[in-house]
Amino acid sequence: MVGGEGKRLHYERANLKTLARQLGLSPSTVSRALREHPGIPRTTRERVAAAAEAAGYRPNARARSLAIGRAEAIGLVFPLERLQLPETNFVDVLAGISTSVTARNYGLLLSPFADDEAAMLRRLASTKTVDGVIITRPLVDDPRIALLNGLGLPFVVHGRSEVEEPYSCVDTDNDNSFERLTSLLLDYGHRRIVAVNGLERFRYAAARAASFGRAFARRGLEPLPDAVEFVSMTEATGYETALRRLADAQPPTAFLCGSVFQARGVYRAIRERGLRIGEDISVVAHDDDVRGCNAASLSPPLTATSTSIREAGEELATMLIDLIEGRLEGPVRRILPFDLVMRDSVRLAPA
Amino acid sequence: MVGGEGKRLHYERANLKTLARQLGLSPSTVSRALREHPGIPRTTRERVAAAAEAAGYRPNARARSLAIGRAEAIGLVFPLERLQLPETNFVDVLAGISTSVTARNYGLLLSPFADDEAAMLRRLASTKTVDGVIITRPLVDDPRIALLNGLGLPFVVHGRSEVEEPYSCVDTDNDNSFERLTSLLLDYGHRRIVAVNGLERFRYAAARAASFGRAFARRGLEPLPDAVEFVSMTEATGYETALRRLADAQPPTAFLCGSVFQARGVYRAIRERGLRIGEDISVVAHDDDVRGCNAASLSPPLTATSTSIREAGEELATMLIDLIEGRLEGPVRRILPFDLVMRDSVRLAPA
DNA sequence: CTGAAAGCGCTAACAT
DNA sequence: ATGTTAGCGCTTTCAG
Repeated sequence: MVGGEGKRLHYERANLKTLARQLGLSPSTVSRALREHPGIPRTTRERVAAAAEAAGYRPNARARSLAIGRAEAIGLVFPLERLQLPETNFVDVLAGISTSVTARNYGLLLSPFADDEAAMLRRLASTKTVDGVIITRPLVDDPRIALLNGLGLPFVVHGRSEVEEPYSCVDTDNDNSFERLTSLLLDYGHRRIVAVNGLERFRYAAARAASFGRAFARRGLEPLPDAVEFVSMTEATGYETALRRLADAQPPTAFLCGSVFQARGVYRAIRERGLRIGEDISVVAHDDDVRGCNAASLSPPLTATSTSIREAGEELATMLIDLIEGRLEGPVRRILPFDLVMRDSVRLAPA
Repeated sequence: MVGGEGKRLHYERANLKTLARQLGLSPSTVSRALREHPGIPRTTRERVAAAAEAAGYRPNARARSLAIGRAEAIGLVFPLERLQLPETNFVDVLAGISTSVTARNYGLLLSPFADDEAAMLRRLASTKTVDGVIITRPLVDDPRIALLNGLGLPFVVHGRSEVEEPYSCVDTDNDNSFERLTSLLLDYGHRRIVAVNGLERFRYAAARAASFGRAFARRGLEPLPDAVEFVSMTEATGYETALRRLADAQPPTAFLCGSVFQARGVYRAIRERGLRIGEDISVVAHDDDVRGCNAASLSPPLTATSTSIREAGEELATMLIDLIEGRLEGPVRRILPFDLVMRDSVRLAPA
């Protein structure tokens, strides 16, 4: 089972010392040649490169990390459940992060936690397994930011928080997108609008609720007293919420949804009540362009503000690595713009 | 922005040397106490533990790795696209792997590759960033297995291959599940059965095609000459395939699908042709119990063999870590059993 | 039971 | 242009 002629044996592992010996050079020269340091003549550099190639040599990452004081890896910290939910934009963010990390030749350490996120962050900081971390879904008042600043572990937040602490982040332009969507519905004459929003403790949901109110206020209008529903980002809650609100004495003429997941549920509820989307009830949403669940694929196609959550992921990793390598001076924040794409789910409000 | 009274400064980073100095002990004693080596009295062990706790000390993982020669991390190697596809069981496998890795206190390095998987494997082996890797979707004749054996990098395969090389793996019992499903349809009198299978180059699809034929052969029956369709695992191909086959001169009376994704498409095609699932055309499938897409959630509920792909993920990581730590002697293979769950998508064939 | 010392494989400051 | 040396922070013989 083991052995046999096909087996290549490694009598001498390719490391810097052996490689240097083969070349009749010192380890440091070889190291410098490989890293293309200035002051190494082309000839030796090429000779070294060829030998390394032939030997299949790559510097041992653990030794290199220890020597340079960096791991050349970043961590993504998240609750394990996010990988288990069918409806989440997490995987799309992850895809974006992966892309950038690969392009920059860094490692990506997945760091899921069962319940104690702070413990995970402390652990990553003290073990120095990674040079920095990405954290997600910030709360209005998020304690992780102060913690990470205190730990001295570089980090980037996907989203924003209202804390005083400095931090770098990448976020969608939530504030303006909800205001824009609300304005659109107001332009179309809608007044009884229900906003199916995310959970209030998350900053993005709080910001969206504020923008929603602002759009009304700008025109001297008042939203319904219970216009904003703070619920989770799923089809099921979109459905339940819409069904409940459609039974109101004065049912809404339009829904504004925080995600396409919710919008799907809202669509289903409207249909089930025998109403037509667009014709009878207008629907708009913010669209993260999640794989397999975007506004264009609904029927009728859903009018929505859209951003690519994948790009947010790419940007997060790029920013963090730039911060780590000192190419960027923190804190820096990047707010990704959105497009408002008109489709068929909005009509003028009934007179 | 920097500075201010809230800022905790680390005048002396907590490392083994400083911790030892504080305790009036040598680094080696502290190290041993922390690792609970025998021959350290309880009293000092507790004293050390308390001091470490207070200082928030954790051994630097890079230094420890270098010293012990292991990274205490594993890698998951996969094509980047798998994170971008809306229909994939990959995320569920990942969730399972994450669970085990976290439980075992290992790190999980995500190692997506753009096109050259062999290069990625070589790189992981030579840089020694991880102690072992998980590879997925093995081909009938998969070159990665010989490569990894040659590189001496421990690995576990999700699935099997037909190569002679030794390797450890975790797999669903594909062979028997397809045979069981085929037998079920034959019991119900179906003879014109179309198998909507995966792509032929993957071993699981080849094995399933063989099992399908075996079920017929066992009864002295012959499948349709073009009974097996080797197509990708998506709703769209399930739909196209079924639509095409339903237009045959002698259309099938039953479909056997490789995944619930495909089954969904088959359902849609049958409906579109004005036929009833179950009543007019029977459908069965293998169900990996992917988040948001399982057999029970279709309507009518789909009769299927089922296994938890998440459990496969857990098993993969556990096995790899056991192999790395020498708790397990490779090669070892674990074939996960399945349940055949009868639901409403199968009826007796028309006489 | 504890300490001193060597070494994991690399990089970088300091020679020359 | 290259070599020598020290050191990253830990574990682990080997001594005592």
